[in-house]
Amino acid sequence: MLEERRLAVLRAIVEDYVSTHEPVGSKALVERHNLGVSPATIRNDMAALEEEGFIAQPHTSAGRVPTDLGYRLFVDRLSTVKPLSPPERRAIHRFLDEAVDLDDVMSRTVRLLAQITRQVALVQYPSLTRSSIRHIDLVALTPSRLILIIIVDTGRVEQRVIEFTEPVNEQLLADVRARLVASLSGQPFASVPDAVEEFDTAFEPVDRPTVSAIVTAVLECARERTDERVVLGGTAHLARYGEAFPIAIQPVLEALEEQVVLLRLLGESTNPAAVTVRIGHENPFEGLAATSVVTATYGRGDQPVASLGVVGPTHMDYPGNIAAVQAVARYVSRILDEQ
Amino acid sequence: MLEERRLAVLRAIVEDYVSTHEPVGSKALVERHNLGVSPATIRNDMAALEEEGFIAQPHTSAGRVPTDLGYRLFVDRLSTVKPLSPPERRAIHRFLDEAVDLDDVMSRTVRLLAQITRQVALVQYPSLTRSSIRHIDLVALTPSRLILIIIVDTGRVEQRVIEFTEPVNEQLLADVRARLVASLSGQPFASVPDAVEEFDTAFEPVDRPTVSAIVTAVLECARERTDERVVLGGTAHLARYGEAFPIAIQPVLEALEEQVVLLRLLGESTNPAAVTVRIGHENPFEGLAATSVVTATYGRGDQPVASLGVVGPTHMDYPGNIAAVQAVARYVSRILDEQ
DNA sequence: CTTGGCACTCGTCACCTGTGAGTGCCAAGT
DNA sequence: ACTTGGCACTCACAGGTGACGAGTGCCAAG
Repeated sequence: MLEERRLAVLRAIVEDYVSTHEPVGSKALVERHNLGVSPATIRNDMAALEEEGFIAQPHTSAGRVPTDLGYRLFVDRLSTVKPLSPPERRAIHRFLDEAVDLDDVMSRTVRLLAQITRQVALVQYPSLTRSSIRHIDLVALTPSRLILIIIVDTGRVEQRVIEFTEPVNEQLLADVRARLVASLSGQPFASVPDAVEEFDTAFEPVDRPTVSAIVTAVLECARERTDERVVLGGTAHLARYGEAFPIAIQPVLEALEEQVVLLRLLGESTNPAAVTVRIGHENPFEGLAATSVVTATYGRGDQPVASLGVVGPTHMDYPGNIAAVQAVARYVSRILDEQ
Repeated sequence: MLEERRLAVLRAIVEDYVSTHEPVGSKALVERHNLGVSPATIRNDMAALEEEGFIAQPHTSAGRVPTDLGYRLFVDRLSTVKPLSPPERRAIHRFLDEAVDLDDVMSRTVRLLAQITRQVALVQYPSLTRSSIRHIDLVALTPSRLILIIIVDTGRVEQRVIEFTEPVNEQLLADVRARLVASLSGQPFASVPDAVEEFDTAFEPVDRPTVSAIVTAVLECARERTDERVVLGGTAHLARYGEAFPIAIQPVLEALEEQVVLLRLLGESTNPAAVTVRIGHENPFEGLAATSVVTATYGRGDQPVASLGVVGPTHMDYPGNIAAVQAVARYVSRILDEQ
């Protein structure tokens, strides 16, 4: 009973603060939400909540503001799902269905997510580690310069240039190509190292240096590039907070320019299906201490292949953003399934 | 003589304003640059310059600030080239030489340019219209789902998924592939439409719908995607201007999110080799009215293939940025030449 | 054409003050 | 045992004032 009202107060504080961006006081709280008690009572509850670390006051005698811990409690126990409106769902449908290829899906997704959440959106390309090779190709750009192309079942295409000091024999090239296709098509990326082991023993000793250079390139593709690509959109939303809101945007923009940061943010969505929310200081980066990150995985069938999500100020609309991220992740999964 | 001093005054104003970001007054001007005259004289010159529209005062009794027109004059006639320091040149070298493929060159270039100019950097992928096809490939993802891959002489790889309602005959696929390679390899992109005209007449009537679907995809690649890709970096520098400098960053970020805008900014570098500077309102976009854009083309040999540049506040260091953009464009050209 | 002098403008800053939102605490009420 | 009204207290903020000073335009003399 007592405990319950306190939680209601916390919820009310979070909701008010999110919508007004101003510290919320006891009186205003009673007026706006019809809690059936007086401001004085609320004040007692607030004191208790502050004691426990869920809210704080920016300065003596201002209203209260939720702390990271407060948002955490709100997200975990107090927020109710806020389903998307039918028009929003339809917009998602319509917009994503028009995509013609994977690049298009990714760029449409990021724009869509940024638009409906009005936050910065992140979308990771399907991870190679969780994919299989569909086809592999080797093309000569010049006699001594090859380009290696790997097509993955998600539709992603990887490429890498391989340079030689001497021209490469065309017949050899065709041979290597054929053997690569034979031994790698359909293989999951994870088993590439095993599949190409001893690969060069099938060739004449003179050709082995060339062959192993190619194999090395394949391995590097499989190793280095694994999750490399993330697309970003909606950064303009960061500047929306008129002049110096709790959020300084420069460190955020800096953090978002680092692929490593983006990958880490997206990579830690542990449980598939569920949405992961990282609030304020829970983020592993200094520059993102005033932001929250909402992510979800998408995939083919039950297999998660990558993540997407949004980044915004800690005082974001969690229910709305969670719903949006989840919905978009589901639609993207569906599109991948169709392929 | 008279005219000459006025220009010197304008140059001094631009230089001071760029370095301090504060309106510059007659007294300070005389102190910092050793013009051999008194403040009063300078004031007369300033009045004249203001009359002609090269400078303006933010409010009565504050110093003067250059107008867009003033910067224009400065760039066209008053600025001296500021060559990069040898360490900077070496850094460019070292950094770009490590690139392994085109994607890598592009992303390294944008990071490099952003870092040395401390501005937002833009780099356009080699334009397809100005390139030739090196190789073309057609791979079945599933029996009814093909992926078309076009490799361009600059190392750029384009892809597009083609979907059929019915499975496609493998033999036919191989046939189409061979003919595409035969008729398109080495062709400049511009001549693709001619080269594929009547392409389907060589096939059995039953196969023609399939064949023309593929041809359509090739054409679409050639048409739509022509210049599509631009990479962007260093947006964090926009936020560097501590709180509300003449520049509101939201419209700028919004503009920079539009591919159309980026392409237009980069696409209008008319004369190759030279650097193009667009100042403030000279930009064709509302949101960029407080920014200047410095661009240059890069290419293979004498053939320009695309552009790169930086975007920053109008009070940028023009000589420095021009030198940097030009140097980077040259190095990128050189790298493309080597390939 | 240049220069020193001078009156004038006006933004900035420091300081002050009143106001009001918001708090914590306490004693009385249920 | 919780709730409530009352009350004193704190403190950010807005508005007003005045000193200051940077900078200007104009003018008469050099």
